[in-house]
Amino acid sequence: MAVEASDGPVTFKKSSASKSNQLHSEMKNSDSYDDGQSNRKTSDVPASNGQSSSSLNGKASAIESSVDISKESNLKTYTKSSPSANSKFPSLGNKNESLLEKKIPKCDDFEDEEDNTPLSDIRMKMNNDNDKKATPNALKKSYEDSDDDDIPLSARLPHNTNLGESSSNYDDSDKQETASKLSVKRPLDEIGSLHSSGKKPKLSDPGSSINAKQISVRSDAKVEEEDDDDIPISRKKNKVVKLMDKSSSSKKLTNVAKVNKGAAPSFKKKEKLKKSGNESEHSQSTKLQLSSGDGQKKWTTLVHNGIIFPPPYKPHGVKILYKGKPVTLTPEQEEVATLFAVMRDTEYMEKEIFKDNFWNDWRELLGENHVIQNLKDCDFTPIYDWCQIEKDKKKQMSLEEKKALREEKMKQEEKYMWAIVDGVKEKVGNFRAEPPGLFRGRGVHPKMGKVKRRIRPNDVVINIGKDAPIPECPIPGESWAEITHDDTVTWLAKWRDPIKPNKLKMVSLAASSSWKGQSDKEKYEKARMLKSYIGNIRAAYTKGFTSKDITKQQIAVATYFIDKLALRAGNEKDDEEADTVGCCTLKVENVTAEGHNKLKFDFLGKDSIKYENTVEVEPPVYKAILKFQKDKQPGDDLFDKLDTSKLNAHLKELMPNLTAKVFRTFNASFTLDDMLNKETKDGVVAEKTAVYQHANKQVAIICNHQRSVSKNHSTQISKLNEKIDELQAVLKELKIDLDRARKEKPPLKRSSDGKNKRNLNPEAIGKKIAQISAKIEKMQRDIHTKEDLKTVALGTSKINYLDPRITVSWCKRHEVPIEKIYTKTLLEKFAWAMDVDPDFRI
DNA sequence: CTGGAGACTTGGGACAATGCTG
DNA sequence: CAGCATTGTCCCAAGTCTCCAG
Repeated sequence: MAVEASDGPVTFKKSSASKSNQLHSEMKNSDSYDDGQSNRKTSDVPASNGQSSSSLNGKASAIESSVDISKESNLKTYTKSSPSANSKFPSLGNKNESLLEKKIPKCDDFEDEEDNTPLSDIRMKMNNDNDKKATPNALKKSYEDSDDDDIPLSARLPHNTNLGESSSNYDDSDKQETASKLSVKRPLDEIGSLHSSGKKPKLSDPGSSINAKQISVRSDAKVEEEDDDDIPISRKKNKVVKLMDKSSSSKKLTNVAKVNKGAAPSFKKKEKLKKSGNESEHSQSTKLQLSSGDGQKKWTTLVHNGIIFPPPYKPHGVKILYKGKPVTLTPEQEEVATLFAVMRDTEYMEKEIFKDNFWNDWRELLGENHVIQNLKDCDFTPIYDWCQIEKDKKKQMSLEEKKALREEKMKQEEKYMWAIVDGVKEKVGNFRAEPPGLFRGRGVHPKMGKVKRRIRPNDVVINIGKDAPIPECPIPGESWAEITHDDTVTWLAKWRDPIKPNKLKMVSLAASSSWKGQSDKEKYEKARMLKSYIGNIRAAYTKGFTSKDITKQQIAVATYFIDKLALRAGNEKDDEEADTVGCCTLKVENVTAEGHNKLKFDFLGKDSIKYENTVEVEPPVYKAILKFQKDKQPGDDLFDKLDTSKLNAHLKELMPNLTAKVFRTFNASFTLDDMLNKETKDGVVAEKTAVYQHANKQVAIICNHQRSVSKNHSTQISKLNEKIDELQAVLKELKIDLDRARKEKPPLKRSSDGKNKRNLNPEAIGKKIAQISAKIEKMQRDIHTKEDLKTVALGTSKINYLDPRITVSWCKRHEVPIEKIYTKTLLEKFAWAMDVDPDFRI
């Protein structure tokens, strides 16, 4: 059911020459684009993090105020920052700067442009399962540059899955209606409070008496030297808050948090700040720098406690049977046997490679002359049963016991959970060494079943500040492999993966940390930047489709696929891994020409997830593919002149720092932004979140984020259906009662049990009917979405691809509490995005 | 220019916590 | 208020991309 390709996706109106300037202004426009809403800005939207602008004192406040100053004087900040912006990244620095100017011209801008946009270009082509509702009126293109350029092609070309899409035309009407709404304050505020109060309890960190000292020293220094310029604000903010927590001001902070939670009095202040200063977001993104550039210093002081190891193996003494006879094993042998035993009812047991690999490794442990000579004659049932019993025991434990156990664990781990980076306490991501296990690769993995041996301190390299105390090795008598003080990297510890010795496992900070937040933000800024380059990029590759130079031609087609289908780059892989492909590694047989310019893609991508999609492509692309396939055998590379480094090198010529993966981010975030703005209607929160979910789903489909259907999916569906039937019967009866009640007759006896019902008045019955109808409707919706989403995983895109600022600003505009969209951890992860301006657009 | 090492992001599924309902 | 479904987190595998030596 491939959909016809949106006609000439690449109709470029603008000469590609004048490029970047233009692009910039376009981008600016897009920022403020939200017609007629500018006044909104003045009114509301607190600086989100209840933290940032609230009570301040002491040193912390000094830092904070420097932040605020930059907020207030946008212009100053901008001029200051743009020249200093990383030269590799020319436009990012000032991208937002003209917010003030921009506002005005923009309307005309796009009105002009819309005229010369061919409708055919605008048309969004996705056939839709069920919601064709999008209103196709005002065929107005809402984006600054009316060329289709900004529409990710993938948005126009759906997968041929049953999950269609909606909306036909670019339609401004939604925007207008949204414009009338004022943004919400409450939810954001809650976040703020959530944060400040959330972190507080943990501060009593044990393992850092030294640390405390360092922190305060550091914070003093900060106040004086910190020149705002080399530290992203997002990060600074964190600092402020956290430092405050530590200091005496923490009490005050908590109070504020509390207040915030209630009504929202603390807003007053923020609003004022906003008014005079305006858009903290902008000053913030002005600061953006590419700190990820390597070889660069990432920290000055780094303190942490290393990592924790799983407890040593406790032998259980249960014997396996070999040819029916019990065999005694050494603890080491038994441990591995147990790892195998517990896999009994997984599908791995049917895989020969798995068993072979396991046997090879286990046999080595058993030794040449062991009684056990093959796996076939081994019966692991006794161990399996023993494990089941242990599991049950655990389950049976009382609540208190479980709690005690958990607390015990917490106590042991607490000190590993935190690191102090440049005086700021940050959560550590994975501070636990991976326990031994059997390697479970995905897909057909040549190494599945191999024994992943235990990691010991001796495998682990610790990276830590020069002046920081070296973490004590948690296993007595052993020691770390090495201590380094490398301030150009962000990992705290690393070791070699025993399964793939040339792969490293690294311990770094959690997703909520400022390091991660910072690079996350950079990632999205890059995607935004692509928005203004995409027109030229598309023009360039369209030209390349017919290039005589075969390498150039392949680059063009590959880029087209990456843009249009959001394919991954596709690095080379060796034979020791599952056989999967990405764009550059597509094999001849992965793409089939089906006539009428339709190409069928069928391959295993990352994690051996199947990608199946049939799309209509540009005729020259179709021809090119036929040409690339000519004289090749299945198994040969489709793009034989290409690899990811060549591709990325080429992309970098088109836009600074552009790489293949940016297209996925761009596609995803753009689609979200676009759909949210087109489809959000007035209504209750649940309806709006459904719109969000729908957009989220489209993105997941574009990115091919799948999940396996839960095993009881069908049971659950039929259960719901049953319930609906029941309710419908009740409804029917109620309607009869209503009729009778109106005629002042008593209700009939209840059909189910024949008992009398209460004699209710018509209003009451009417109310009941409404209630039940609503319930039925809800259940029907539930069934629908469940069915709809049974194979689609929404989480991945939410976590990795959707610019949280789009989400947050949408929530603000539509009074949707952010908690409806983000879980607690995601709120933490996206803390850097919470004070975005409600007008933010990608 | 190439291949491998290293650093960091993205991915699905297992499992634990939480929520809901009879 | 137990028992189960749902949701949220953790785990660790599998990608991308950069850098550097030869």
